[in-house]
Amino acid sequence: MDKPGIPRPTLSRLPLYHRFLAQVSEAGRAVVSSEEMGRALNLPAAQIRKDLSCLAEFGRPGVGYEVAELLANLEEFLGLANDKEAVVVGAGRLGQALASYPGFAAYGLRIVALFDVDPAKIGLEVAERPVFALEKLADLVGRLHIQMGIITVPAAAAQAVADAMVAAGITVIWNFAPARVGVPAGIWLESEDLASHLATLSYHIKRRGRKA
Amino acid sequence: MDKPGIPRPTLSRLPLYHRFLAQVSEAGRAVVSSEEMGRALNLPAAQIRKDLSCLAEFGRPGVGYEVAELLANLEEFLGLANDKEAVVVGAGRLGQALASYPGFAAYGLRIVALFDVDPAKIGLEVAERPVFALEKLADLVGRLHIQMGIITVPAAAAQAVADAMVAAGITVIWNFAPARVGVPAGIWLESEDLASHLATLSYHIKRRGRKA
DNA sequence: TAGATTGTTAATCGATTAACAATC
DNA sequence: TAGATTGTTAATCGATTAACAATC
Repeated sequence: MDKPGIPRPTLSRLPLYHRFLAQVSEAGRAVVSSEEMGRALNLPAAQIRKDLSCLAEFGRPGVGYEVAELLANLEEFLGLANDKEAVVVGAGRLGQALASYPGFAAYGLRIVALFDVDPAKIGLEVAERPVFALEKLADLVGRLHIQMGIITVPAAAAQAVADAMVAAGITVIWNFAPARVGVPAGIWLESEDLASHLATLSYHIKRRGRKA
Repeated sequence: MDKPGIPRPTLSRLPLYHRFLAQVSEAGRAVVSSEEMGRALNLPAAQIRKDLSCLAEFGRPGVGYEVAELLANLEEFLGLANDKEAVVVGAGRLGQALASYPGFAAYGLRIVALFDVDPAKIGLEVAERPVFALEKLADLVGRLHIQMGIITVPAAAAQAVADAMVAAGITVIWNFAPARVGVPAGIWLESEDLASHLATLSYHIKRRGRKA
């Protein structure tokens, strides 16, 4: 269930194309070539053509891609127009920042509630979303058929939260905790893992040597 | 200057090994095998051995890896023990969340100041760090030899901020803005791009079909 | 038509995995 | 020694890139 046919690297580039096309569309352009997209996104034109051919054949040889058509198809393919509802578990600073971020709406994502175990946080409102006790997770997820769970708890609690999400019926998890979490087959997990990225950056700072 | 010899996928896994070894060390274990690490991290043992052999030869055939030694070497290799100083540009919710996150200290990262263009934010304190006017960026970065810049501004401002960071002498940039930014050769850029990950998650929600 | 650009095939590249001799 | 596990070589896999016939 994990191999959908579309290669992961390709899938991860589609949002870039979508974003670029939205800008180009905004600017009133009707047609773009893979060459031009490549220059703007710093990717080889051949890769872009290959990626786009995973969806369908859109382009017209000798002309390029029709912006509106390609944009609409990417939006459809990625499911961006569909309404998606998510809960955030962990109402700390990061959880609050995500719950308050207005940009998610453009992707069809609505965060409907936060959960926490801290009695001081339960009952609060964050950007007009309620903060509930973690025990209420299964009930709310089940009643509202929530599809996505966002984990913003400390590392030590991450696995237990993921397990609770899966048990509640969530099938897509976005994990921000600095911990490796395991999920059963059939559950899609994407981890941000800032700590790992930070370690990578640390390596590159070391390689640069100290400026001075 | 971008190809250091170590493959990017390998580099991105090293922090996982480091984290696992820190846990194992905490638990008092003296030796681990690649097999055991692989089970814990859900990676093939052969891949772990290959990755680790990029650093040096640590393991003892028939025995395994000495936890303390490997941990120390990873820490050294990734430069985690070195002090690193960063500035955050964009003192919104995400910028504040990052500036307040206590976990970065374990990676040697200290955020020394935030910057913003909003007069209402300039002069505030976030987790005991000052918020300065963006114009002051070059001065502070130059005087303190800041190595890392963290971008948490809206997409439209990201490129200008990156340019200002580079001009100020920053060589490693961690970008959280949902925009592709370009940097000159010699500058290391790592982008979180939550929006792209969200688009990927959206695709998988669509594929699951609505639960109901 | 001539010029441009696609979609796709084939060649290249690099990473993952399996297997095993070397070593403790 | 016998059993275990490494480091590395070779085989496999999959993605990127280059080239080009097909098409507008």
